Amino acid sequence: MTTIYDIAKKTGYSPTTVSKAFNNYSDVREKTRQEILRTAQEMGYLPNAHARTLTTKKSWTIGVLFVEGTGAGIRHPFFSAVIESFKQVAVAKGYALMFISKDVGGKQSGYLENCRIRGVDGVVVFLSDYNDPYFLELLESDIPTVILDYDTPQSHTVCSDNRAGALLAVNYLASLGHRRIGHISGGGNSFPGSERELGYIAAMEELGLGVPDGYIAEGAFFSRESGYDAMLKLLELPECPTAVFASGDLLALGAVMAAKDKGLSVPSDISVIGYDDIELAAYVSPALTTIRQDTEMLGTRAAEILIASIDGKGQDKEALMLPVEVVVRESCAPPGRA
Amino acid sequence: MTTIYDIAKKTGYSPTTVSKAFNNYSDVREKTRQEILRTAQEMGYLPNAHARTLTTKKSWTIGVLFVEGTGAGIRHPFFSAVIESFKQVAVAKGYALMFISKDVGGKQSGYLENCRIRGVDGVVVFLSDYNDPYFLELLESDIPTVILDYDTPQSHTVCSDNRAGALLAVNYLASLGHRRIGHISGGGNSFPGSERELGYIAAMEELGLGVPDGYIAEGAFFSRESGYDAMLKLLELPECPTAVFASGDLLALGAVMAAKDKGLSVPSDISVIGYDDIELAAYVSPALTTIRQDTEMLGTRAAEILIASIDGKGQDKEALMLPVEVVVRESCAPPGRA
DNA sequence: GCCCACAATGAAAGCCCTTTTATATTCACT
DNA sequence: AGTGAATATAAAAGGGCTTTCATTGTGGGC
Repeated sequence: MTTIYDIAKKTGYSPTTVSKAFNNYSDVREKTRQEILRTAQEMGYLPNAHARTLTTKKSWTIGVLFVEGTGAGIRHPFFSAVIESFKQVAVAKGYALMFISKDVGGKQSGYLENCRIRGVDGVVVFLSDYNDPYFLELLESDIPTVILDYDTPQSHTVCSDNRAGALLAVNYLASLGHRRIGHISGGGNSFPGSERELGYIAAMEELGLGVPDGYIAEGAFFSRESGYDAMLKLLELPECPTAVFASGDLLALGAVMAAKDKGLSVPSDISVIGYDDIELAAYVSPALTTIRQDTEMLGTRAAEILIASIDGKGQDKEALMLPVEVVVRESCAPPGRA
Repeated sequence: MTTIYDIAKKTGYSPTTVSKAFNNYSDVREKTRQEILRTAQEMGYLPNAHARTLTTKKSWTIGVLFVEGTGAGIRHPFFSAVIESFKQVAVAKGYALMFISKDVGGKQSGYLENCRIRGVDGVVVFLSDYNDPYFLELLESDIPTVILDYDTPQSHTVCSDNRAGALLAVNYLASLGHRRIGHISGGGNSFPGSERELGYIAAMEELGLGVPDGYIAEGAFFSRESGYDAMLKLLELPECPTAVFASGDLLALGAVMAAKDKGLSVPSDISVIGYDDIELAAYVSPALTTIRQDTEMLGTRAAEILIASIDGKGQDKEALMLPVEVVVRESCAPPGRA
């Protein structure tokens, strides 16, 4: 392994000058720099990131904190898409991505501890449970963070506009002529889930439709199974909806299945709109009309915000909200003549 | 930031003893160790991974090399599932995962260079193009690697048994009564793709069916579009197949679509079997019969092999091949009476 | 000819930790 | 009391890099 000392010895300059040559200090002569750089090249020199980090206190590493309650882990489609675009920006700016876990060296310890030990410069957070005490510990710390799909003044946040998305969905259904619009919520305490539910309620009020009893059916964990069950409940209502806005695509898929099993056809008997535009959505039959989030932009902007924060620019916590759009496919139609 | 020196000062012991206390050296008295550990706790001491790495030359970091030709990046469903189980094993053994890219500090440099600079202990590799000169450079190096879905004596490898999978697929179709079985290949130069094709040919020979002219249709990049086109070609054959084994699920989905567009029904007119069992497979209609790889085992075993290699255990390159299974759903049936 | 500013280089200390080697202490046993 | 092990602790030398501060040399201005 070649070090700056080896280069110093070979060129006759001091280690100091070699180091400065690499770091573009203005006080090393251009001719000297060239000579050092050439020698380094010849000797196959590569800097040692750990040594550099030790002195500079900057690791050029961003931690990725991702935990999904259901245990699906990294497979979550939304996460994958966002982190990929995040990565591209980060890499372009010189950062590497490292997964942060609760354990380090095989023993439980917590995210913050792990971040400190590894010396990450910042963390991008993706959680389903934002009440996790280990996460809160990180949030309280001075480590720069950007959180996706959540809202808190304690950190930079990036999320898509869930309320607006719900509004869009309901208004789209209304524009097709629906008046009896039900909602399948994501269940529990997820931030996007409750925002979408709030958006649904607001939209219904705005349209003067109100929210009839039982029109909000709870689905758990955004799963297909719970969507199925929720739809069944909606269909049992005396005045059952002619259209349903599901808080997630998997929920919607479950709902479509339930409708089919009840002998109803989608969309001619009942319309279903989902949320997220997962890859599946385009392939199922009927292809799912849904709300699309701009996952690429989400990742890109999150990276930019986090890196700016690491660089110490902008003291205020930024709360970015990105617009969403309706993707019209086949699962919605005007209400039947029933 | 507390260091071992701070602890040394507070307890009155030397930094040496403090370090030894943490590293379970046998030559520090139990009582002393306890005192040091307690003080460390009180002072909120956390070790500095970079300093440790600098002296020990071990970073407890595993590089993740993942590039997909199509630009889908991390979204590839197969990758996500495998890496998640890989990560669990790695974390349990004390390693963190870090993405390796060609660029470092914003400038192009190559994977090997990046690995050296970051000092990763080993690398898990996932590529679509194994001819990438930057990858080859890494392969030639002395850094321990484990490669997924590929076969080379230069590295440990883990893949599922693609030939056996193809055999399984063809035999399953044959068991339903099919004799005219076509194949849609993955196209080009992917390792799993050509293995599956070889497996298909072997299976057909073994069954005494041979491979009629035009029965292998090339689909590019395992994409749905190319599967569609390939199916069209198969259907134009004078003696067209009654069943098709597609080298990937997306190809199969495209094939099903093409059949439908040609007025054929799947599976009553023509059967289609896919490969991979992507999440989609269960949701489309008809639900896709396919070959499933044990992605969890793939990741787990890859991690175990890589870590053993890092630990210097076992000199020989291991080439692990995992069994696959048929997942029967709805897209295959006995041939029609035609 | 002298002083000053400036350009170019280097010495040395420091970042935090591990490990080898040396020293000090204890104890068992003659 | 004296020797030889153990046992317990510490000193010191790295590991590779950055950065502050000092040093040397050069030319311009008076």
